Amino acid sequence: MSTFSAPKGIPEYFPPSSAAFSTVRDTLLRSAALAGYGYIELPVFEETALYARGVGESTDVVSKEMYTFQDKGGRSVTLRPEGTAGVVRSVIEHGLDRGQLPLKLCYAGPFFRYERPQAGRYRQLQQVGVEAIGSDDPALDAEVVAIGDAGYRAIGLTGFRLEITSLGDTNCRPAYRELLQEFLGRLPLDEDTRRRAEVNPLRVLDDKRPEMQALLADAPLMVDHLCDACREHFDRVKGYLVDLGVKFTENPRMVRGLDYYTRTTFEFVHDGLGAQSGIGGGGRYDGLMAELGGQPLSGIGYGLGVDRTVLAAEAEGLTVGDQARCDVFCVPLGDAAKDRLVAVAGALRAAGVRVDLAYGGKGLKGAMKAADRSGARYAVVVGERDLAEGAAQLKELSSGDQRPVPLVDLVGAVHEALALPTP
RNA sequence: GUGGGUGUAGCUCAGUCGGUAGAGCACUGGGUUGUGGUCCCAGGUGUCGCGGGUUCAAUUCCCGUCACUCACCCCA
Repeated sequence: MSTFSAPKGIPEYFPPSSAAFSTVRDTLLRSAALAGYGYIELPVFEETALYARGVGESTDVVSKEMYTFQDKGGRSVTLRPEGTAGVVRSVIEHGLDRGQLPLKLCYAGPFFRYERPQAGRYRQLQQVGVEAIGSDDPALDAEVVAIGDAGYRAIGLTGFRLEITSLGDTNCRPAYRELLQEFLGRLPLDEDTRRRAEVNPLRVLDDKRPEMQALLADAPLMVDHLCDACREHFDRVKGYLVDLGVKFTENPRMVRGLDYYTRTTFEFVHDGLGAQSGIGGGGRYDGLMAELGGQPLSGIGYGLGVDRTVLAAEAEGLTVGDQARCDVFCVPLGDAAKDRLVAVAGALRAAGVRVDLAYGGKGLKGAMKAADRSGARYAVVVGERDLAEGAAQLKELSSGDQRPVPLVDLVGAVHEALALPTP
């Protein structure tokens, strides 16, 4: 006999822990909405060439981590490994960049990378992202960073840090890249690292091995070789971050795995997670619109990992999301009471109250236990005796206080007891 | 792709120096003919990951395999 299991490396969220997941996602989205980012919902797969061109052939994401397959029409399609390329494609396709700029968009959903799973690394990962397209104003860079930071803080996280740097642009990065390659060429590198030095020399800089870090101590850094325009841009971004009260540290060796990044790049790092410590990251991509066939507009965005943010909240001991399934739990004693409470539950829900009821003819003890486990603040108990009097017993579960309420007034009484806004 | 660790009840795990297995949690009922969260009592489940080998006998020892997991790599 065989049973089914979820595909390898894919996390699933179900009650009660799913409350933390959805609350984290919604809170991160809310932070973006507060800055005027409009919601965009996009396909979870695109034609493969979009990622090859947009993200970069040389990246690990494209070269070995994509879920790529042929559809029945013989087209090569790929489950989205990240969000920016798809957003930019949609912006170009639908001419969203013809109106007021910057165009500000946010999204949430699953992304897919074929990697070996481990703590905090999944094959289906959930991100909340934003993209702001059509302005290279450094204040916009600061805004994007700040709403990411604000999103984490709204969840209650405090144990993370923000690292930023500038990767330069097409004006200054090629010269720096040569300088770095020249430097790396003089080092005794192993074969893998030497290959990386040729394909993407910047990535050699954040090698974790201590002996490599020692070798790289005197390596030239991009931030020391920025052109005047990039230098000024970076300085102004940092100035705005100070104005916004966002704390950050500079990490001149930070590297991003996607080729499109230019100038400002940043990462949110949490130390409570094990090896996969990045909970979110992003940056500028000033060449991407043109690369994908659109106007030569600049852009900046981020992707925040919902799964890892949930893990970070757990690591900090935070309780995120409403742990209660409902506000009121109905306990009927006998068939007549049950018939009445089924209707009462419907009326309460119509008034915006979350209600559950003891189904299946549970005994009183069992029904009260179910009420307790549901997390409800109140139980509504109705038996034959109450029915005869036209009353229900409204019991506050935390205190045990119970009082009779006329059945006809129950919706109003519950509404008042829960202090809900009047409809 | 490369290493290490672990597979026993729905969950978290104990255990058997080889004689087919247990505790807590959870669930259901009762103690309380109409009151939960504490307490007490009762109830049920396991192809001991899978396949092969050694043995009178394997969940235990050996080999293989698969799965999960952590780390490298890379990233959210």
